[in-house]
Amino acid sequence: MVNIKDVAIRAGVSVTTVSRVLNNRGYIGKETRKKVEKAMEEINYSPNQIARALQKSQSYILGIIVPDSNHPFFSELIKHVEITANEHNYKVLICNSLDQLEKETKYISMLKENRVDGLIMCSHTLDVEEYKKLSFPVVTFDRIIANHFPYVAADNYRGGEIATEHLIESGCKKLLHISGPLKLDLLPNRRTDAFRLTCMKHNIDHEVIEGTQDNLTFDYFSDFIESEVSVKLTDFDGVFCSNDLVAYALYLYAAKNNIKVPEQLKIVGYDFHSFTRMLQTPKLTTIAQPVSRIGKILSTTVINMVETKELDSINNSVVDVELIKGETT
Amino acid sequence: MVNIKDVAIRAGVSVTTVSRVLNNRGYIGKETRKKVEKAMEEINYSPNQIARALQKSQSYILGIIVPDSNHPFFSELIKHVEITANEHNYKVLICNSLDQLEKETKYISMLKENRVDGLIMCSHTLDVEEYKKLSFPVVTFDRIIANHFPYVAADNYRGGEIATEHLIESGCKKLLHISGPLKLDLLPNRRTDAFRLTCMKHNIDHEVIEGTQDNLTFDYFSDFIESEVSVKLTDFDGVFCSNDLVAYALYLYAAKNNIKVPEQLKIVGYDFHSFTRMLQTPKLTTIAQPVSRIGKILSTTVINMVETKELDSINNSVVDVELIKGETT
DNA sequence: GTCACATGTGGTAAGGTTACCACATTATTT
DNA sequence: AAATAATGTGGTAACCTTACCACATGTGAC
Repeated sequence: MVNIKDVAIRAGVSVTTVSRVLNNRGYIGKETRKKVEKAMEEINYSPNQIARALQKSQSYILGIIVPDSNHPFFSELIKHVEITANEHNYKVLICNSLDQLEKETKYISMLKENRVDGLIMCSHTLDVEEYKKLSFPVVTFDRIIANHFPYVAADNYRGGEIATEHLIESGCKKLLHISGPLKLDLLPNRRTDAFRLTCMKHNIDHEVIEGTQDNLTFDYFSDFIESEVSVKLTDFDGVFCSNDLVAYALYLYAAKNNIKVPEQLKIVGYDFHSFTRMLQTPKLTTIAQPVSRIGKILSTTVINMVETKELDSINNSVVDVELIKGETT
Repeated sequence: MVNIKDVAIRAGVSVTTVSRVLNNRGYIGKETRKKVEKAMEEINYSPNQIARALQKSQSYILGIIVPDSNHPFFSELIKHVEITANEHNYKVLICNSLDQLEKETKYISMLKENRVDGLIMCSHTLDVEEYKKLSFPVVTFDRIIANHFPYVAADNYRGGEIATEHLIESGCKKLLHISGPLKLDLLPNRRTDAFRLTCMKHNIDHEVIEGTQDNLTFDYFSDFIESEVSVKLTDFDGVFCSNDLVAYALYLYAAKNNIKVPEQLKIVGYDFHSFTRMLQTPKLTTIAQPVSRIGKILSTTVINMVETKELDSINNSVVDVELIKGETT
């Protein structure tokens, strides 16, 4: 592979001069610049970013850890993170933690060894302490790790509130909420808080079933509905689901068992990701998280921290959610 | 950031010795090893892969360029590529070309500058010549670039054949095929070849509508059906679509316009990616491309080329497709 | 004519790691 | 006892780039 020295020799100048042409820094004679550019062209020179990264202690690489890059929400998030990063000349390394603590740990040390400039954390199995040692900025999605780790999230409380109020306004009397796992203190738990409080405020009977584990696949949710939810279902006339896949699985279960939606049972989902947007039967009533905005903000936040060299920041972002009225309420 | 020298000083040995411990190479005394490991632990040392990459001229990074990482097919492909790469200690940089030639070009030079070890090419707007200059192995999905660039593909001809035969066996007399763009010589065009030949073999009237541009979003396909396909639709009783999103859009159009599927119109899709697998109404009849196998093979093929230092290879892989009988035929 | 400053160019250390050679000590073979 | 091999450790160039200092020439001001 040709290097800057080869260019220098060919152009009859020093490596310093070539470097100056490359980086457009300092004074360069017009003729010299031309000679150098011609030489670069002729020998098909391509600057070595690895050497640059070593020299500058900056890789222009971001890591993103997600539970499952094929999940429609994360898939879309990743796309927008990547596009925004690319606009700022950053690259993105994707990591699938598959919700395994061990994998998450391994990925983090891999990213550390590769001296990524920053990390976007969307998988939350690890203990908080693990992040504190990191020497690069970390931005999380939907989780508060500590005061100085900024997070980006859609307004989870408001989402839960809107969803619950919508069910109540639609005439539901006994509400069920199928939540995500509540062990860790994740921001989506606010949806559950909002569900409880809103029900109490309106004096509505309610219950919460906790999703034991976030496997995040449709098949898993389908089984979950069958095994954990179905027995209780007859008691309720409205269900607020933690995500659209659960809502869809629930809808299908209802359809199969002759429970009429929305007449007998109203269903509200959460996410409105690409799967839900494409899905036409039924059009789910759901809470839209503006995933493209979230992705964009995740990228710009972490890049901003990289460029200002601030490891800490309290620049949290909470974006608005929106009720999408479909046919299931 | 601490480096190998700091470890050496702390452990009271030379950097060479530390390097030997790190890489488990050569002779090391038992006591020395312990001292070094203890020192590494104490100062929280993390080897700098950037320096290693520079030294060894190997980055252990693969690039993957796709049209749209949020498309359900590519999203799933990427996941499996990443998981397999990770098993072999490689990392994956994702690039969304958005089917823009300019972006594809820019990504390629970015990957070149970052000295990726190999490239998995799933976006095909560029001219063949562009790839030939690259100094790292390239593996493509669904495209023959040149003899020495290996490709991985599902058996497109067979897929087209199965789909068409299935429609004929189901009693269709006039068949339509909505293809992808046929300009470039891509392997999916074999589906169209198969469609034509199979129809001719069975003496079946048929027609092909070429998808002008691969925007790959559901909304685009929906509009496309409305504007390009709808007028002709009454002439046909069976449609073979180039992908499931088109098939789904077509199904919805038919449903909306009181064309009964499958009684009046039979529809076969292509891909059986995660969207289609989750979709329950309708269960599409489609051709399954084993995307997890494809992803795995893409990764292992390119990694194998990296490790054997062979830039050329004729190790093409064609994997079997399968008819998934749904409710649309 | 001298000084200050702008312009243009070059040499080299440093960034963190490993490959390679060199050397010292101990163990084994003949 | 001498020769050879195995074991253990250290010094340093190289990978490619940029930052930094040094130097040379030209220009305008006083």
